[in-house]
Amino acid sequence: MAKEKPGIPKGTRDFDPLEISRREHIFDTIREVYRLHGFRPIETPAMEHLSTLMGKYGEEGDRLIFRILNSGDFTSKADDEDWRDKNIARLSSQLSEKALRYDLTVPFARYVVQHQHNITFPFKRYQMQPVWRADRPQKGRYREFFQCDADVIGSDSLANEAEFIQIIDKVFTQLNVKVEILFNNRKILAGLAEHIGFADRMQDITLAIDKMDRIGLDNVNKELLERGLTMEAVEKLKPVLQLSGSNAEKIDVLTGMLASSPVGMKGVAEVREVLDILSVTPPHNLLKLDLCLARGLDYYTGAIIEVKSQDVPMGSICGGGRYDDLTGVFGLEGVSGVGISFGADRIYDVMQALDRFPDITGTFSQLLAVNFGPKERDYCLPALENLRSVGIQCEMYPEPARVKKQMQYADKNNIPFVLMAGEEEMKQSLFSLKDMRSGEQQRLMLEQISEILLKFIG
RNA sequence: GUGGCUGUAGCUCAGCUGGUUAGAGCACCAGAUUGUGGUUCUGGGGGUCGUGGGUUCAAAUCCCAUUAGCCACCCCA
Repeated sequence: MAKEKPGIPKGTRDFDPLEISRREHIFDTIREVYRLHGFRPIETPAMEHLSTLMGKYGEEGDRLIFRILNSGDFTSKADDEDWRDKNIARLSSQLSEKALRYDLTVPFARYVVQHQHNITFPFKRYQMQPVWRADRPQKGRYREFFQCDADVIGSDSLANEAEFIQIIDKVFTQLNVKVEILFNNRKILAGLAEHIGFADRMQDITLAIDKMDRIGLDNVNKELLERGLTMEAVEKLKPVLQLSGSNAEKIDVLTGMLASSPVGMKGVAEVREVLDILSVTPPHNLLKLDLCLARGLDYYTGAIIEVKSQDVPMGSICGGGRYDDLTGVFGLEGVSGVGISFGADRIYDVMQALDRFPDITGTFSQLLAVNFGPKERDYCLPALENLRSVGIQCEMYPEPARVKKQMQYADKNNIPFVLMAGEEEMKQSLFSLKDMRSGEQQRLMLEQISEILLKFIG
């Protein structure tokens, strides 16, 4: 019988202990900052009702949702005609009622509406869980990846927007990754669409200008024309796309340009206020008003934020924005929310490229006791329990293998200290402690060993 | 969904225009070193060359199909 070849679906990955420790470094940093700002954790199921997710992410999004085939005799529920005609669109909704979540924001909106009576608004929640997209994988794109979201729902205050920018700044500063925080406002984009006489074509306009940094002005203009704008409108938009200078200068230009558009002016005022609030606690990273920033997700209505590495081309490593009525479709009107999402997997790739991960020596085990036999083992085991009681991670090699082999085990597992006790040590009620990094070894009392290890942990 | 590239040992790859028993580095195992790792030296195991078919006296090598992975577009974390 042929052996089955081991493998996992494309776009998914296994993580070894080294990778896990690095990923946890990222998760811990983000979680810590969220908690410092008063956010509370929730979790939601990996799967949602298909209807909860459909239609929330645009046409492209619907296509990328992973559907779960119904269990049991699902074929009998399908319409015979649709089956015969191979009407995939209709059949799929009959064969599948559940889907893997596509992001954490929509499930959160569902959660808020479903649990509204137990929630105190404004509700600040964070959530760090995997999401799935049936995208074709490539560099920095996976089919299963982690998002680390935080949202404030039930508050219109622009202080929230400012706080999120501050959080982003803090997280990347702590991770030692230089970033560019780009922000914009959908209301400004709406105002611009009005300004050039195509208020109803905002979607087309934003999708095109969002590509500015990738395909350049000429191609953006070409695409705008293809999407049905007039030459005159494109010309009118051009100076905005090329607008450079400081955030304040851009705001000045916009104030003049959008004077006749109430929506546009609202957007400009919002941007100004966010910057005002932030001036009290200025970010360390670059904060740039980018009028070409649009973001694809349908539900954003106000501020939009996107973060890119300054050193590694990786696309967006964090994104977010304000959505005024995401809970509306689930039956709770008039509740505005704003939030961000860190893409942990891409942040990992950026940090990997920059070699910014801390050394993992001692992460999983700080001390290995060499096993010389039953008598020596029994001499060491209480000592290990003693070390564990003060928080030192330690282990005994499970069998009396050759010392060489046990030392190799310590070395390969990045265990910084080895404990040895044979006849001599036992006679003196001591232990030999070897520092694997320096190779030095000395006979010590358990208390001294405990001290050295605690000092190592810091 | 569209396009391009690649499948040879556990990993990274070499193998020229088809020609005997398919190689290297790393990793793994053993020994030099029976209370000492990481360095060094010596030896060893491991591949039906992704799969199926075709061309040929002869295929890892050429052709077709299929499958898997990677990269780009679209879109996004």
